[in-house]
Amino acid sequence: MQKEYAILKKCGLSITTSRKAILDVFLQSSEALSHADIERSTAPAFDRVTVYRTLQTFVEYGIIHQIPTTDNSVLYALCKDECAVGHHQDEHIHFICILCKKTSCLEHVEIPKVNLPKGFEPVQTAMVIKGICLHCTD
Amino acid sequence: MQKEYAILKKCGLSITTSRKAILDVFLQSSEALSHADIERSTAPAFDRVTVYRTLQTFVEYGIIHQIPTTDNSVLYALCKDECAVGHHQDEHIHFICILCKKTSCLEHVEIPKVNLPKGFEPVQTAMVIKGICLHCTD
DNA sequence: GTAACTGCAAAATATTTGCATCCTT
DNA sequence: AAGGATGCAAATATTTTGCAGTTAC
Repeated sequence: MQKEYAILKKCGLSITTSRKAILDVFLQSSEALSHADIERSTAPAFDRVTVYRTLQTFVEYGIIHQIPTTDNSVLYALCKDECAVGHHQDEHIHFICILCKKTSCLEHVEIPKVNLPKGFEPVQTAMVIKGICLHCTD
Repeated sequence: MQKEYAILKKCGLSITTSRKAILDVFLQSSEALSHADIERSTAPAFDRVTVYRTLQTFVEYGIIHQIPTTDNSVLYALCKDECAVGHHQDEHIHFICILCKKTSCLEHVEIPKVNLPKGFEPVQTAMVIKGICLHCTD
């Protein structure tokens, strides 16, 4: 699997076992992941602190982005190629299924522009929709 | 101040010192508040546990709603009158100012409808915009 | 008077920091 | 070899739970 290698290389990050493994978890997953998910998904497990630091680094370098939630948790998902250090292009909709609880990125649905009142200048927009996902509407 | 009284009464909740005080904090504030904000804003301070439980009750009864954030925190803000038990009508935009860090509800800006891919059924939509607010664009 | 609410203590969870060691380049 | 990354230990911070005493109705 060379994709992890390419991504880390591109960012100028050193290629380490934990970074490759954690990145691999994201590449394998179609849904957004929490810190706990990631801790659980690697074998052997990495130190909790390493997971924290790795996720933080990935966010900084635009490899993953954070998804806002209303419970006290943060979810992470892979960014698309256009993301870079300090510049996240994650203006897509996040969908949280109320049945299967999975959160996924709807990459291809654009966020509509809204007319803000005079004086407000938007910089980044996030949209989170709760509902029933593709796999649960049978 | 009788407004707190009316709100609690309407929900069938008992009128207690802490509930009135915490509700008052929300009524006085134009921005969204965190658990820590509330703990700080009442004098004398209530037990941390009481604040947790009060916020939870208020959310359940539709008095306040939660605002999703990308850091590990949850913000709360007052709901409008249409909210009730199990039914939040908080489909308005939340604005986080990147300068003054304050989060506020843009009550009068409606969230545009989006066309989801076939199979996805929306139930609730949240929209959070980061940018520069009214007071910081001088 | 009874049911519900609060505060305290403590447990369980989650996050951060410092430092010595190990790995990548 | 040098700088950065990891793992361990421990400090902090956050959230939850149980229970006894208190308050609202």
